[in-house]
Parts: sequence; structure tokens; C-alpha cells
Amino acid sequence: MSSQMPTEPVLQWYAENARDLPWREASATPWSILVSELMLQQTPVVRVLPVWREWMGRWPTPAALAAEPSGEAVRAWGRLGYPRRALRLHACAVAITERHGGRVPDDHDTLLALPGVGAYTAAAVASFAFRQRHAVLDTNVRRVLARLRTGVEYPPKAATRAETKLAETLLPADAETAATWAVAVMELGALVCTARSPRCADCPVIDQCAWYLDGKPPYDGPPRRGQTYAGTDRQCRGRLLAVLRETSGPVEKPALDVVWSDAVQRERALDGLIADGLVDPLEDGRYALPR
DNA sequence: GATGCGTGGCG
DNA sequence: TCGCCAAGCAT
Repeated sequence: MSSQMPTEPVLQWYAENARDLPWREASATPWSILVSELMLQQTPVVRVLPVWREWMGRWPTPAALAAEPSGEAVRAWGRLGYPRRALRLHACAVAITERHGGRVPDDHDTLLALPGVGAYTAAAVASFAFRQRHAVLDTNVRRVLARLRTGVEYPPKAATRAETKLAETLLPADAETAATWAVAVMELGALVCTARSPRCADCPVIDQCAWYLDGKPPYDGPPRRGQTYAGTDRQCRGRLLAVLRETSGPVEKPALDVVWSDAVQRERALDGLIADGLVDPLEDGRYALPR
């Protein structure tokens, strides 16, 4: 006999405990869901909420965003981090407007071809917006499955074939149920089966959790990545771009120079921002957000 | 497959 | 305090 499936208890838990997030409401559109997914890449929900609301009020359709300079998307991105995502979202809006009649595509492979849309985001939009049956493997789901079925505290750094197969095995046959299951497992990982201090007492499937039943053995693999930040090019880039975001028009070079003392690193970071299309060097020597 | 890419909150 | 972590993607 196969082991007990976690589907029903997780679905019931979700029905009773899901957060009221605006991109989950019935009024959410495929576009608003796509925007939320790009913003949520590596960024906590609480920080995304206000920016997402502003974006939806200002750019309710892909065409509305596509009509603006990409720099406006970068400016409105605020301090969400990884501002290349703003550029990619703008490029998404242009592609959707020009190639897909202004409608977010509902096909997984077509979604995958959009800028900034990888395996996770394509599956998430197909599932959440179009109620299709896809394995949606984000960091939350990977952690839940690692504990529940594999019996380890954390999943491997990079998603493996085995994880995908496992996720597909657990996917309910019915598409609508699968779509709810996908968001439910993700929510379980976000609220209960958390990385640092899991709230196992509140878990609806604790009775079948391989990790818990084995006494919650601590993580045993290679050291998990520690990304230093202070003094890095990333921090420098952030400082430079912040100046441009907070200024309405182009800025003079000295306005950029004052935010980072190491000139070599500063120039390298600025060149990187220009190469990424996040900063536009004007002919008069000033710098601006891109058109 | 390993790296680079922001930002801020929390244990 | 400070390392870890947060709905990844592109190269």
C-alpha cells in the first residue's frame, strides 16, 4: 500500500489558515498575479504588499506598464531589492502587449519564455491564475517536501530531479484541486513549516512527517550559503541606484560619487548598472533612469 | 553548476 | 550582534 497522502489535511488547514493576500482574491487578474510573483522572488510578502498595490493602481494592465519608460518601473520598484526584476517585469509587459495581444499567456512554455519567468514562476502563474495542474516548487514547498517525505531538515541548494518527481507524485489528479494544493503547501511552508523555527505543533500532517517522526535530526549537509553584503558591489549598486530613484530627473556625477568612497569599486558598480540597463549615461555626462 | 544580484527583519 | 533567510532568474 502507498503511504498516506497529505492532500486532505493540508487543504483543510489552508481553508482555515490562509492569509488574505490581495493576489489571491477573486478579483486578481493573471497580470496582477504575474506581478506579485516577480515581486515575491526572494522578497518577503510584507514588503511586497504596498508596492504591489501601488503598481496595480498605476498599471492595471500590461499595456499600461508597457506604455511607460522602463525607468518608471525601476523607480516604482522602490526598495524591494534586485531591481533587475523591475526591468524584466517591464519587458514582460512589452512582450505581452506586442506578442500576446495584451493578455498574459496561459501556456506554461509560453510563460517560461517571458523575461524573468523561470520554472517556478511559470508554474505558479499557470497554477494560480489559470488553475492548471503543475508542480509548483518554490523554497517553501521544497522545504516542506524535504521534511515530510525525505526526512531531512533542508532540501539541497539546487532543485533536483528527485524533488520534481516527488512533487509530481503528490499532485492531485484534478486540476482545480492541484492548483489549490500548490498554494496550500506553499502557505504551510511559509506559516508553519518555516526554515528557522518550525511550528510543528500547528502542523496538520505532523503524524506523517518523516523528519518529525525521526526526531527532527539537524541539517547535516554542507554549510548553507552565507551571503555577505556590507562592502560588496551589490551594496554599492544599491546606493547608486537609490540616488537615481529618489531624484526626479537626471543627476550629476558628484551626486553619485558621494554615496561610495572607493572610486574603483564605485565605477565598476556604475558600469554594471549601465550594462544591466538600469542606468542610462546621458551625453551631457549626467545619469538617469532608462527611457 | 556555481555566481551575482538588494534589502531588511529576526532569532 | 550578525548570520540567516525571504513565492528565483540569468548567465
